[in-house]
Amino acid sequence: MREKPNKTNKVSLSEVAREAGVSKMTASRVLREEGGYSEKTRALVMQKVDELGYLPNRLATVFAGDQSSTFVGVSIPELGNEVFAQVLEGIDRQLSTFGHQSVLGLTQHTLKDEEDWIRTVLSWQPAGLILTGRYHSPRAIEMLKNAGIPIVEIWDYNSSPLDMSVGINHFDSGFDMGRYLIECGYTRIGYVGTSHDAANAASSRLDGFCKAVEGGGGLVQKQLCLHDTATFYPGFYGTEQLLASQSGIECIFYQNDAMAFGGMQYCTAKGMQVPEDIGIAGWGDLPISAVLKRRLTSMHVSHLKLGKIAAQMMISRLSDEPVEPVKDIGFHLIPGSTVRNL
Amino acid sequence: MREKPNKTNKVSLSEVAREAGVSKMTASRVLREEGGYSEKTRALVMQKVDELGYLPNRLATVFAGDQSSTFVGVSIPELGNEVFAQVLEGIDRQLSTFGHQSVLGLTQHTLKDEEDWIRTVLSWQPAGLILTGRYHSPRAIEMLKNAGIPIVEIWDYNSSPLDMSVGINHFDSGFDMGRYLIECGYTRIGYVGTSHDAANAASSRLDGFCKAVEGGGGLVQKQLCLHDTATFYPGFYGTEQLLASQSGIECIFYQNDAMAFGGMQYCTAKGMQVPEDIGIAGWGDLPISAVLKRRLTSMHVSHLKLGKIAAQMMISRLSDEPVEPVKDIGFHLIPGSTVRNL
DNA sequence: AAGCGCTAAGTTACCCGTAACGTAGAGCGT
DNA sequence: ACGCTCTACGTTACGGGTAACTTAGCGCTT
Repeated sequence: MREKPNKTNKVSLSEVAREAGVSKMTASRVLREEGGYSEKTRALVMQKVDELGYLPNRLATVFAGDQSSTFVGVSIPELGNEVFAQVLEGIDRQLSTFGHQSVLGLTQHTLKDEEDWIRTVLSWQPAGLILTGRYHSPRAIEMLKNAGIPIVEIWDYNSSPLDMSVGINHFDSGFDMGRYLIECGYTRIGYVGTSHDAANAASSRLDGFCKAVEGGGGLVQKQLCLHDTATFYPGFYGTEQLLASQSGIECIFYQNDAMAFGGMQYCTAKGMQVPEDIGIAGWGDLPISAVLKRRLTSMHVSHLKLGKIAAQMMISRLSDEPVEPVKDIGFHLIPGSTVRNL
Repeated sequence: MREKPNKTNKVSLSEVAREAGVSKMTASRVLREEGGYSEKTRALVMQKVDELGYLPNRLATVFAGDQSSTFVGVSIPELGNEVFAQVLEGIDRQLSTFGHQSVLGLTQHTLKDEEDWIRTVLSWQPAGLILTGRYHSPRAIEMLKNAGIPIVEIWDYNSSPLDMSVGINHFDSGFDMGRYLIECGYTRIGYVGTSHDAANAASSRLDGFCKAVEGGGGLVQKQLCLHDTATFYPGFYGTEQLLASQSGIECIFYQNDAMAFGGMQYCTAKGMQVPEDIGIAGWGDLPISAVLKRRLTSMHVSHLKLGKIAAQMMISRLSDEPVEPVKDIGFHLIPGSTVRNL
């Protein structure tokens, strides 16, 4: 089925028109059901379309009309993290319902990757962009402003977005978790996470967490696994390192649930009881966490909903409907049973 | 930052050329570093590019050159299933390394959705397509053949693909699991899955599974959760329904690990011991399964690798390098400890 | 001084649709 | 029979780049 790569072998509208014995314009009108043609002509054109297997070239359409495309660029840090996979699913389901397509960019939490991706995706004249995170490089911001297309920043709640934003306040969610652990009576508390840009939602959570814990008379010992992904195994080894370097840790808060699971496995493998000997708290409330006999103490966010709302904001803006530009979808604490209950 | 939507406010190459006092063609040559211009001219053009914030319009390039774009359409059934999220991550990482972008299509396991998505994405002149599954609607196949672009079918091993294919033999993987359970001494075996198209990898697994079990003197009782996703809760309720309608079930094989976790939770909640009272087997070997005290009996597939190889095949074909068109990446059984060990 | 080759440009045509405008012929009223 | 309106088309220009071709000007040879 491979054809010569040099010249297009695609069937064009002109060919359809020629075969049908009409002008390009008439064929175009028929295909767009614009009216201004007889039933006989319509049937003839459609017959040739079928016979030749004509597929419209949307590139040319966009090009002709000075329109933008139906693409929406979507940047997501990673998909190994279930949370972001769900956000993307929510976005794409909603976008595709309205005839848009997601152009994916995995930006790995780095502003440089994001900038490069933005440059590339903008060159395809997307209808809009959905970006994870509120921080962007200066050049990226410049390009985004010049692009003149709708932009939704998701994940971090952002009261002064470039254009629109939907997310949660990560600082607050960290703060609430910190306060909860203090209320549970913990004071010597560990944190295990990965080390990325400071311009990162997880960093905000940690900041909020530390503020609450230290404000409550506690102490946070941090263990950051450098250059690693926020998954199960780093949680395991990060916990090992934390407990080896620090004694007296009563409870550990993890960057996310996957890491918390890893940490919990380390603790139980070492004969520690959760929560009797050590408390474990995650973030994100993965659906799978309900499997465990003990429900993981965590923070719940509706990831799918987050994605859907982001896409809906995009679609509304593209349809020139009024849009509330900033939305906080909130979170709630799952007490679980992996921390000691007062 | 919203601008008038009617006329493009984008900076075009002509504007850059005019500002720089050269022709479009010269500016084009400078930007493509094609040579044939003086250093003075180059510097002048680049300065204006910077000043005006010019971003090339790749749509026009593709259009002009009868080339295909750098887009690669990627159809994935769903992202809620971690397995597919990982496949997509593998694909996109590899594609983006070589300057390509993924255009996502969530086709929800239905051929109709896939067909519609193929039609749309082909109209954007993609460089190639990566499709999950070996079954496509007749019209989809027709379009794919006419498109004249590289196509990689993934997930199902497929010895006579449309173009290229990488995956595993799902029938065999089901068969191996069936034989293993028979070897473990089970004969009254349940299956819990969802009901989709028969044209589905999970169906092949079930077929292979039944063949092995029935060939080994066992009996398979199926419980298909209609119109539901293959996740945790359907696994839970499917198990409830199966055990209510059938007695004497000794072991249950699930469509995937997530459903198996749901089933296991149901069983333990009802006071059954795993594997003493009932055996549980999943498929896919989710990383998270290592969290459980008992490793889930499952079937391991390297999802990330699958995606990477698919993308690599695409890239090689696009670079006119020779490509082995069919690849089986295999699987291996994780005995685990959720089935009775002989 | 004519001829040649080279560099650094410019010019033209084209890709595939669509907007805007032009027109032939039918139908109709007077 | 004339003008008018309306339908059903056709014609032209255009969008942002690029391939292919052309050209101006310079240095060098003979």
